[in-house]
Amino acid sequence: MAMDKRQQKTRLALYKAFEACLKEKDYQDIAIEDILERSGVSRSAFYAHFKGKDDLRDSVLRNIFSHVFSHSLEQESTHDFSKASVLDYEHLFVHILYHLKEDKGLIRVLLSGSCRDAIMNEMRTGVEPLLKRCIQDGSLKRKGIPDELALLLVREDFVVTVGYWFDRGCLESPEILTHYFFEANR
Amino acid sequence: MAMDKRQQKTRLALYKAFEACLKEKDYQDIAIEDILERSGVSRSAFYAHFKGKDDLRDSVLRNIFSHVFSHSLEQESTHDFSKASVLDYEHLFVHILYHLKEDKGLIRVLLSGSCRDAIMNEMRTGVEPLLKRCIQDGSLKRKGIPDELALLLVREDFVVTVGYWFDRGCLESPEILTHYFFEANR
DNA sequence: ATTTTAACGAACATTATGTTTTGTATTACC
DNA sequence: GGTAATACAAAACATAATGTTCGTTAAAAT
Repeated sequence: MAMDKRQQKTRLALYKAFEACLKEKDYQDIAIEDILERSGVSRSAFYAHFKGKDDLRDSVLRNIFSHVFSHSLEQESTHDFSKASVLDYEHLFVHILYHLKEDKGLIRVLLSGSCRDAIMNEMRTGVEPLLKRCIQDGSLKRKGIPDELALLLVREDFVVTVGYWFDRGCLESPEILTHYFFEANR
Repeated sequence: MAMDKRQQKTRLALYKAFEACLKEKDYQDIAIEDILERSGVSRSAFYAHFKGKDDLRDSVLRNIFSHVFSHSLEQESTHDFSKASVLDYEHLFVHILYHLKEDKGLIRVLLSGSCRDAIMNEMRTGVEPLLKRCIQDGSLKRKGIPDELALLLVREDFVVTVGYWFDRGCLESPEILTHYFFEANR
C-alpha cells in the first residue's frame, strides 16, 4: 500500500520549507524551529517523519540523486546486456548531467554551504555502480593502479568535475563536461 | 614574545585529552565536558583558548599538516630555484608520506569518523601550493582540461590516494603510493 | 459507518553550550 | 626579590535548541 495522503503532504511541506530555508541561511544555522514555522508542520509530526535535521537533509539528497541515477540505470538495462561502448557511456553521462542541471538552483545552494560534504557523498554512492561497469567494460581506465584505488579515483574525478561545474554556474555544456571527465580517465 | 607557560600547558592538555577521547568515541559524540574532565582544564579556560569543539579540532588538524607540509616547502626552497624534475617531486612526496605515517594512529582515527571531511579538507589546502608548482613545472599533467579543473583533479587524486592508504593501514610503502599518484596523473 | 492513524498544540524534560564572576597561583618583567 | 599582569579553577548562571509525551481533533482507509 502507498503512503497516507496526509503523510505525503507533510513530507512535501517539510521538504519545501527546508529548501526555502536553505536559500536564506546556511544549513548549520537553520533551526528545526525555522522549518516548522515555514511548513506549518508541528514539532511532533516532524519527529514522526525524521530522526532530526540531518535525517531530513539526507532524505532530500537521496531524492535528488535517486531520480537521476535510477533513471540512468533504467536506460542501461533496456540496453544490450553485453558490453556498452564508450560512446554509449558518454551519452549516458551527458544525460545525467542534463538531469542534474534541472535541480541547478537547489544543488548550487547545497554545494555552497555546510551541506557540501553530505551532497558530495551522496553523489559518490550514486555514481559508484555505474562507474564500476564503465571500468569493467573498459570505457574508463587507470592503469598500473590497484583496482580498488582506481575506482576511488575515477569516482572522485566525477564528483570533483560536477562540483567544478556547479560552482561556476553550469556554464559549460554537459557534453563538454563529459568530455573532460572521460579525457581525464582515459 | 612567546606564549605563557601556563597557556602552553593547557593547550597541550586539551590536545591530548581530545585525541584520547577520539580513540573512545566518534567526534560528534564527544562532549566538551568529556574533554574538560580528561584534561583537568576548566570550562572557562577552554573557551579562553578555543571558540568551540570545531575550533579545537581544526587546530589539531592544522598542527598535523603544518608540520608535514611546511617541512616539505623548506626542502623545496633550499633546492634550486629553477625547474624541479619529476624525480625531485617524487622524492618530496615520498618524504611527505613518511611524515604522515608518523601520525598514523591519530590520522586513521580521524579518517574513520565524522572528522573525515574536515581532515580531508585540511589536506587539500595543505598540498595545494605544492601541486600547483608540480603542474607548472610539468611534473603532473592533465591534458585537454581547463587549468582550474586540472588542479582540482590532481589535488583530489592526492587526497583520495592518501585516504586509501590510511584506510587500509598504510600497508604499501610510501614509494609505491607515490608511484600510484604520479602514474594516475601523468 | 467505523476504525485506524496522522497531525496539532502545548507542555515538558533534557542537556550541551557558552558566559560571567571571584579568588588564587603562576608567570613575566623590572 | 618584588610587583604587576594574567591565566586558571570553580561554580553559578543564562540560553536555547533538542527531542518527548499526551490528549484532542481531523482526515483517511476499510
